[in-house]
Amino acid sequence: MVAHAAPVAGPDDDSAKRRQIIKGARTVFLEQGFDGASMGEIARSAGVSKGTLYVYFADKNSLFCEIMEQESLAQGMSAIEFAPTLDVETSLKAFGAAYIKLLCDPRGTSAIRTVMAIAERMPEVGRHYYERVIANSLGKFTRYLEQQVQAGTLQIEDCHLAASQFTKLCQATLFLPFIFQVTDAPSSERIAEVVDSATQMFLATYRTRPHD
Amino acid sequence: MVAHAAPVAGPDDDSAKRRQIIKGARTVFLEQGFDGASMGEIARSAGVSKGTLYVYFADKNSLFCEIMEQESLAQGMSAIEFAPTLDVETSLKAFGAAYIKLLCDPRGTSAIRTVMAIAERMPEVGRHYYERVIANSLGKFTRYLEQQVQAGTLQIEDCHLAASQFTKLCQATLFLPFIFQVTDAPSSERIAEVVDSATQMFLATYRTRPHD
Amino acid sequence: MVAHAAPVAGPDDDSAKRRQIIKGARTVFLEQGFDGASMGEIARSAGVSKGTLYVYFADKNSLFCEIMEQESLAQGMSAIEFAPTLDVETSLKAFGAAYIKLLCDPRGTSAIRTVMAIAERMPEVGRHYYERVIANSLGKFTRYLEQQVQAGTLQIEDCHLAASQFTKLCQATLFLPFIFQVTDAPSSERIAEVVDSATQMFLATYRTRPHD
Amino acid sequence: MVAHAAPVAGPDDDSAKRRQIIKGARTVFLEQGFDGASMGEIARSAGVSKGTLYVYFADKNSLFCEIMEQESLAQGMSAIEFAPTLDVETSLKAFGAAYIKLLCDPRGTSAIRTVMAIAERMPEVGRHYYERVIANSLGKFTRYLEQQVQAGTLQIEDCHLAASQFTKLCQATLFLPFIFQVTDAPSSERIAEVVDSATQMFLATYRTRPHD
DNA sequence: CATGAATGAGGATTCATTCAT
DNA sequence: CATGAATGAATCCTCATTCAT
Repeated sequence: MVAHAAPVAGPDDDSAKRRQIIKGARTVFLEQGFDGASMGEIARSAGVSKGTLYVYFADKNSLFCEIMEQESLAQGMSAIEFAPTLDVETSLKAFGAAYIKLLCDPRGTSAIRTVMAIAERMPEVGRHYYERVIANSLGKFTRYLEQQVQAGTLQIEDCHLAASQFTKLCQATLFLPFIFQVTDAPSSERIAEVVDSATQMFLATYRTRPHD
Repeated sequence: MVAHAAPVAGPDDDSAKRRQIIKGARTVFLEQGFDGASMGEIARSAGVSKGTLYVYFADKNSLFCEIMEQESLAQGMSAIEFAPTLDVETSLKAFGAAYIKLLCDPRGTSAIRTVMAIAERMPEVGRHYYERVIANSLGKFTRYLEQQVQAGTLQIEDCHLAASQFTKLCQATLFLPFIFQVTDAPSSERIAEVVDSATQMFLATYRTRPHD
Repeated sequence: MVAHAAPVAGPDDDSAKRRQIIKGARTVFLEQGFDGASMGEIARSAGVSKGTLYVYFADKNSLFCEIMEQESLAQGMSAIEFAPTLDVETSLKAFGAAYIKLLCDPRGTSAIRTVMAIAERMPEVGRHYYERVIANSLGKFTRYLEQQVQAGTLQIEDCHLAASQFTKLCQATLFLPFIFQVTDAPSSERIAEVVDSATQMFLATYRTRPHD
Repeated sequence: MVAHAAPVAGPDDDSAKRRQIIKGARTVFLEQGFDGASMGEIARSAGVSKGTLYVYFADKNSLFCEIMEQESLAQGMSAIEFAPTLDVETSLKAFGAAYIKLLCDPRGTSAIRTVMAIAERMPEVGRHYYERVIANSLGKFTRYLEQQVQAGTLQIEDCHLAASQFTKLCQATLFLPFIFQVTDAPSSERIAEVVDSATQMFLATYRTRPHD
């Protein structure tokens, strides 16, 4: 039944057709949301027939989940690294800027919006996304803060809270206007300003005081 | 649209029927999202016939937009008042807690999710919501901060940024897990903790120092 | 909500539209079978839109079951009466002829076929039909035989079996060729011949012998 | 249809592949009916690819017809033999029991239901089945009766009718409840009872009387 | 103005069939 | 010849919208 170590052309997890479908579906889903996207339009966008969609994915839900999974990986979030040799302030600023750049990337934002939208009806999708993307990057940052606490650079009781606070501070005036389509993605300069302010606030609270 | 100069309560902007429809539609839209809500269910929820819906609203979109408009008013956000006589710390804590309570209101998934969901396909709805609800409450808070700056209690360069920072700090670990369905709405205790921490951070940065 | 003792026009159990749909559906279902019939064709045959079908019936299944219910009543089976004053032989012949006429009516036969076809996948439909049509008419005949036994005219141990045997004998060479589309419905003469033979066989076995 | 005078076993009427397909298709068709069976499932059941199905059969209809043709042969009906040396009563009972067993075979809903189901839409299938299976086995039985008439054992005018009557009598209370899914397949004991009764009736009518 | 029956376009999904390999 | 990926027509069903009453 198995043909001479087949050259992988069928509905495998990584065939070209499958990738092609995912690409098309990604476009449509992120543009129109789950309900707004029709399988017909996805098929057209992917350049395959409607039937082919169902050769590779059981149904619309499965296809959507797959996209969102990939999205979470695609999100460079987890790629943000902390150089332990740099001083804290520089590290924070670098992280903050990178973080906001990712968050306000018009490509990724659609995903956030789409996931938020569907989270009520498909809670697993919401949870998955949160855990893979948000909790993951937050965890990395939390561990960095813990190292700094151990090193005596920072004085923090709840590092998870502190990490969360910093990322929130960096969003400040940037994220909501962007996600609600009021403004375009913020410029690097604007990001730098807000992140600087966030860093100051953060350090004003958590930097170890000389004789505290 | 109004026929024969009808003397009775017609499809005016404020007839009882209209309010009744809006109430029913609000429930359904916030519970199910835009696509999940059907005009039939809205009619049932409002206790009117499907046809009547179209007497008062041109189509589903219009009805939805109207709800979202009203949402800005309905949202108690703008109702949050700042008592100028209270000390800053108490005011901040009260505002922060009220703000998070509204944001993480478990009833109807909170309007914010519904709006975010549709913002891609109906950008004006997103914009409107941002401006009416978010910008509005933020503006109020900003003006309060400006008053405090003038009063010498706080030392802030960019009050809009500071206002934004505070609201973000209050969200910290609370909002995202909630909106992504990872946790239930936060308890009052948890809110108090996070808001306390936010207030400390805020004041550590912006409180006027004795000899600064 | 109730309008002045409404003149019954809506999706009631007996509106004209509903009857219209049933009529159209009946035609298509009996002609094409359950799977062969499409809701589109039923709508066309009934002269209504596809959507209207779903105003009156939850789904294809419900519509089909309704038809089959009606079919069982439509079947005059239960209308066959036994005149207790007539002699047994005449009664048997009359009943037998009427029974075969009904069984080999091109209109009713489609129903039998359609029900048999679907009985595997929708056993309730099969059961219902059997009980309403077959068991019902058989029961009536069984009771007639029991009366004759009590009257001393017939000598039967198992009247239900005997009743069944007689109806089967009447079918003899008539029913199967007809239901398998090999021949048209049998003529009255042919029916009379077969029913006569059946009656003779039946009486040869079950008629009370003078000194038995 | 045959390419390049293929030397190997091609789509002949009797290649192993062909038989394999028919076996798989038979299972699925008899289990699910014509419309319920999908070519995909048939391919799976036969252990071949969907494409191969079309190498051996023009389309679903052809495959189905072929199965039904074969069914006539597969059906052991024609295998029922009459031992001329046995006495009539024993022969009738043996034949009757075998006949009912075939008719009420619980495996695969019995072919008869499947054929009846499709007879409206595919009359030739119905006709074929009747002629090959029913008429055939009935013909054999008819000829047996004719032999007995010639031998003086039985006294029958219309042997075809008599044959038909006997098979019908044997069905009595057994067949319809089974085919309409009201009861399971009858037990051997129940079959024996009904067949005994049928035999008695048959002989009461057709056995040669000493001085008639 | 209020109704709700009727509509028909559109959605997700299935499946017989084809065809390049 | 055998395969199974690809197709697209067809299916059931939903729902926003209209309109006669």
